Amino acid sequence: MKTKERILQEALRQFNERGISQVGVRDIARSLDMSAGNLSYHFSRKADIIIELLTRFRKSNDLIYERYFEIGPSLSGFLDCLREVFNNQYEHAGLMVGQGEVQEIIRQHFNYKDAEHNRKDFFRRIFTGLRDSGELTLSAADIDFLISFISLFGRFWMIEAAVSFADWPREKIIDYYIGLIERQLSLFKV
Amino acid sequence: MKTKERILQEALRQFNERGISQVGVRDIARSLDMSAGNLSYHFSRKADIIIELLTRFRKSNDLIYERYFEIGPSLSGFLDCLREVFNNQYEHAGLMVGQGEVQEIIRQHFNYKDAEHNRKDFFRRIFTGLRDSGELTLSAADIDFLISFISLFGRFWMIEAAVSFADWPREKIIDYYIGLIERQLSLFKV
DNA sequence: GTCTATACAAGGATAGAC
DNA sequence: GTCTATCCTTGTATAGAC
Repeated sequence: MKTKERILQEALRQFNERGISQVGVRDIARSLDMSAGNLSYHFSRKADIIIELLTRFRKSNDLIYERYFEIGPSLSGFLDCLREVFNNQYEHAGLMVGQGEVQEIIRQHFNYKDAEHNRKDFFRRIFTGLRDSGELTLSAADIDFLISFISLFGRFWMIEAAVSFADWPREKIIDYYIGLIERQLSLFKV
Repeated sequence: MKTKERILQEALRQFNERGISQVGVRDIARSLDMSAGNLSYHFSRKADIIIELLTRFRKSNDLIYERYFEIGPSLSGFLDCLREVFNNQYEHAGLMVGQGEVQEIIRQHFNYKDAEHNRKDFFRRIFTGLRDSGELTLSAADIDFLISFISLFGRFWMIEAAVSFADWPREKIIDYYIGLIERQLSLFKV
């Protein structure tokens, strides 16, 4: 594998395990048997590693949502899609839990407004589809509410889980949060 | 004012303004026209400042909830109480938004399980009261769901707001989130 | 008890040899 | 592409003046 890939892989592994702030560039370099200077040849700043990991993570999430639209609207399909996204988030836990440090990087290197708008647009299309297909009864205000609900849940369930359910296995944690969202949506079932 | 109080006040001000990770002990000392060494006489570690701020913050939040119980259960009373808590959280935004760094301190210096259990217990008493008073129709599963819902919302709305609604005035932000919770609870109105 | 000055370690970043 | 050496910032600790 190319050195760059090995660095990314090892960095993500350690970020997930100990948290971004606890992992130094020297730690990553040492685990890969290379010098810190060499690592900085490939990624001149620690932030660059995080930026690359974030970019790939976002892309993989968008792909999951797009696949949902190809299949067509259904509540169970949406929950399956969400479960896939949650699993993907879980595999990038280090990036999501390290809010404080990561947020600053996102602010500087990504157009957050755009990304957020896209995400909310995804959800709007999904909920509108579920209304039109007749699976859910949703007023315009209900849709706005559900978008707000799921935006916040989808962004922070991992952080809560990392603290409150640290001893739960992954499957159980994801079941719990998907279950909450399922219950929320079921309040609007026809 | 005692030096210790001045340090806490200035630290919180800068944490709120720039985020915990961006504020060094030297920054705080400089703003107060004192040496870094003097600051470290009063608080030997940066974490000690955060611990003291967190302790006071928690105590003030608990007081707000306890006042609610003295008045007696009512949906509007609960929302007023929540608005007060949210305002208090807003005034301690730095502590809430800096998750990554703060979480490690909480893990080490507070009994998180206990605190969380207490908070969920607060909410259970509140929702049970609203059910018994006849304002809401809630099954046992509904109550569990609402506790999960409000635990996550109450913990993370500030972080989302700091990123997504950074340009909104405080009043508007809090109205938005209180409104979401109000809408959620209204789904269970008799 | 309060404060200044200073030293040290750890981590991110960079320059330059090979 | 890889390494060594070095710098700078930040948290932390302490000796010593008042």
